Amino acid sequence: MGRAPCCDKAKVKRGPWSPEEDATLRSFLENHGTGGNWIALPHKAGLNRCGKSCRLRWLNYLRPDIKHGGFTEEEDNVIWTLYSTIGSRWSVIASQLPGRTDNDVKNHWNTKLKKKLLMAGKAGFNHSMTTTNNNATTNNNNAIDHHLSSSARFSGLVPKTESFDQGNSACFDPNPSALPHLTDASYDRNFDPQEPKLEPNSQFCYSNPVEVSDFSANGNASSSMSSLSTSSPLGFESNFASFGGVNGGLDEDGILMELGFDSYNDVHLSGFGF
DNA sequence: AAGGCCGCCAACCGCTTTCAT
DNA sequence: CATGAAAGCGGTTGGCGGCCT
Repeated sequence: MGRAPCCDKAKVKRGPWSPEEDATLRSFLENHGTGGNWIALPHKAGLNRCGKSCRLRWLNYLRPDIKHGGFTEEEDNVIWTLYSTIGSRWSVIASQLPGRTDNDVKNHWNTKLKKKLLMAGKAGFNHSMTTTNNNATTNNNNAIDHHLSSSARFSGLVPKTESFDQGNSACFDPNPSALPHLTDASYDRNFDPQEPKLEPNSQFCYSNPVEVSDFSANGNASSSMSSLSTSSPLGFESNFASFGGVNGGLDEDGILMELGFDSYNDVHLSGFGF
């Protein structure tokens, strides 16, 4: 049995917001705040809307710090890098982009970035990282390949030559020509969306590597060692990298199939170069 | 000019998580 | 600790506008 609806849909207005409704909601929130209860807010504000609808309208459109307009290339790169690492956790990704909402980011990904990825795939970029990645100048390409998290492989993140799999940290240099360097996003369940922000020219590093499952062609975890940490700042909550579909991450039956790859093993990507 | 198609994005839906009692 | 309500979140839908034929 499903839960009761938050409001009587037959009695509340739905669909696009009018300028008058926007003004009413904005005025009420600026003067009174939410009062800690979105459900009761429309009644107090004199709006014939569902509380959830009011909340969404405020968060996604009316909030004064919302940034409207197109995404910059730098923002694209941040989205891409984080998506490839943590999957479709739009609120987390959005928290790293001041003025952007999760809905914005999600829409932008679905309408623009995913297509770029698709185009890149069709342009024939399924080159093995071991042959195309100039930064991975190691003598043991197979080991590097094996140790790279699937998400890192897919994303075009490339191992920083000397630091990868050495000591207790794993650092990735995003494609230097396209991707920004990311700082510790300090994400965990209590992640403060306001702090910290990604900074240019900082690095995206994991520390204290523990076992993170890799994914084989049949989708099973192969339990190979990875240098990604479950306590990674980006929140690998179970011993799985996001690629395997955990928390809505990329999965081989999803976007990879869209790209025309038969199995995950076919995918050794690098250098999207948005 | 008109109809169809497609992309974009605001809004909705419903599930999960968090919090108060 | 259990329960219910509210908030948070991500997937999906539908309408609008622009482009193409």
